[in-house]
Amino acid sequence: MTIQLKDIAKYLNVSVSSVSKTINGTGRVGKETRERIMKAIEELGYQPNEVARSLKRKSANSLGVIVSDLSNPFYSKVIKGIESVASRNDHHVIVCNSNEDAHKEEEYVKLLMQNRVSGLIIASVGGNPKALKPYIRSGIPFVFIDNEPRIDEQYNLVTIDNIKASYELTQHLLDQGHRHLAIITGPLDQSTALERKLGFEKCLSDNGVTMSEQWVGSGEFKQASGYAIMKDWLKRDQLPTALFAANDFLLYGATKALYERGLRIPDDMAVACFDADDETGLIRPRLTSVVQPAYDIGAAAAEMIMRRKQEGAPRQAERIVLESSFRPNESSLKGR
Amino acid sequence: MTIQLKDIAKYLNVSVSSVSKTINGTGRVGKETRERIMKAIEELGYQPNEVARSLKRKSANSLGVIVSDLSNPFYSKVIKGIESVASRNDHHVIVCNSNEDAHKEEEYVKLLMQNRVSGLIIASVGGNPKALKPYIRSGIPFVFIDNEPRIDEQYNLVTIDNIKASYELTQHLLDQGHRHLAIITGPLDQSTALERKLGFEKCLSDNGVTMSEQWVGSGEFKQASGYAIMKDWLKRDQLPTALFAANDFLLYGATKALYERGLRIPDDMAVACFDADDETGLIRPRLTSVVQPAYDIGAAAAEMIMRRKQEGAPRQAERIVLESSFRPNESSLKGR
DNA sequence: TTGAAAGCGCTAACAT
DNA sequence: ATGTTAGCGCTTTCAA
Repeated sequence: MTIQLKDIAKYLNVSVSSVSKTINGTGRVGKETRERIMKAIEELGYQPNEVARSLKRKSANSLGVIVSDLSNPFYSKVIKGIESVASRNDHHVIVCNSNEDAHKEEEYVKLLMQNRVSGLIIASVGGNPKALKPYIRSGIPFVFIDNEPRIDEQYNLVTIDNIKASYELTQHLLDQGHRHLAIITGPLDQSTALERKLGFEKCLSDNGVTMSEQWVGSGEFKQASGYAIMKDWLKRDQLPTALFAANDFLLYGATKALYERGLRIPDDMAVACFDADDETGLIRPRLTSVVQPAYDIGAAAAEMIMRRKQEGAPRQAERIVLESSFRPNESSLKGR
Repeated sequence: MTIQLKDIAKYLNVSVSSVSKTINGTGRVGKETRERIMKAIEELGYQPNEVARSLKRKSANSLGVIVSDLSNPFYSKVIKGIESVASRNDHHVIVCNSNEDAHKEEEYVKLLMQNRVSGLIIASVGGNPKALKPYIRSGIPFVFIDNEPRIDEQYNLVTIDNIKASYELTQHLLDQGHRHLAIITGPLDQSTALERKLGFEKCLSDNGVTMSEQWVGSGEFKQASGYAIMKDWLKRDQLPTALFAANDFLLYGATKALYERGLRIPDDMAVACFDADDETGLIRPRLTSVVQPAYDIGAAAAEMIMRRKQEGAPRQAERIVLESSFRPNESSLKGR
């Protein structure tokens, strides 16, 4: 039997409330009793039951996180950022993996709400945005990261400026002399995928380069999609001279197809993408990429929740746009 | 105000217990009332309070996980495995990041215990193993992964056979003709670091090759350590012809030092390590590595907990040893 | 079949 | 300064 408040109260012939007070440092407790209580807690190895506390408090000291792919380094860094802020605020983090499955995502939102988390950070895959509305309305702070939900509801958001970053990346490709550009992006119902495509288009258009629809691919944000799309393109007579992939996985898939065909990078095709943050230092050629401040995104989202929790009053929806960094690398680019 | 059991009971003029029963599918409830209740639940959008349930049940439907580095792909895969099993069993996962800090690890163990998790999976950094004993005794199932704790207590464990895998890797190096081998391993108070070193030593000894202490390095399982150690070695007159790194981070750090010095792999030094599982397909040279079944380790650990929870009776400690896979790659090896 | 009521372990308002 | 007690929202025994 695990020991609880009343046990240590009985043990010392004091009231449970005195014990509770000394534990929480609230209310008045005589110095001497306080000390006896402290000692007894230590001796008996008392561990407060956080579940009971949460029930009383009507909020668990926890943050819920839903990401679409737990093994994606981008998201692990996001979570690391969240965890760090949460820990500093005596909260813990419940991590859920939707696996790009909108239905699972919904299930998890429900689960987290039922567990009365203090807030919820979600990289939505946006299958059925309306489904989230009732939850958002419930008052528990929601913070979206990465993707914007397609709803009219007010929502908090932490992201980067995808259009701008994409524009910049594309411009760099053009500056290298490339005129035949291809893009492989993610699901177009996800704002990241769409916006990266938009930035690409806009840049081409601003530079008077025509974008040919035949070189626009869209799939899931996964290797398999990048691979399949490039595999398909390789059947054609001509190839673009440069590829823009909307995330690193898509690029890895595409390069796999290229390599299998015996083509080389950047000689046969230059490449650039989002999210390729080489931790190993061994990726060759070195990649040109837009890198998001993943850790900071997570930290900012968590802080947003902590702030709202403290303030109590559910004020207006916030929107934080962080700076991404552009890392050009000649070895993956080589102009035309 | 969020709606609760008694609200829907009042709404229908039935008792809370009837509502509770239909929700849980326990006890007898008339078919008609059941249906009315179901309908009302739907209509009013009732969300059961899991905190209250957990309090009553005396156990939260959650698994606690403590890893030493959340952004290490090995651990994200472990967590993914845990999450998958947990989700299938209607549990959620609380993720904690000890950051290789034994003190933080202890804090988190306490936190998770206080939150009455159903079980706890921990990649211990093993700073102060005795500190965990009281918790292990508490009855909540503990499962260690990766590192074995240095305690006499009974504990559950899921790992690979590090000595054997290490032996195999070393043998391969020898088979390529290498005779001057160096090893960089992790903190020797961690069983993984120690065992990988032991397998290395044993293999050399079995092959009549002498291991020179001067080529044995030990640091944290981080890039910085690998870098620092190799940097130091580079000051010497001679270098080994092959390097064995006890994990991928150590290797990346070491190669960084080698590259800075203008040395090449495998020409100037062959390399091999644990945990280098290239998801990108772009790492060059392709690495020779022992790869652990990270996802399966997580899944097995989670299943162990679920099993114990179901059975109730805390039976004897279990130990599961999974198979690692050895992935040789000529391009990082080239014999002498 | 249905309902009343006793807790789960804790906090906080209130009384002493 | 200390103690008593009414809940937090739910499950579950026990009676009706």
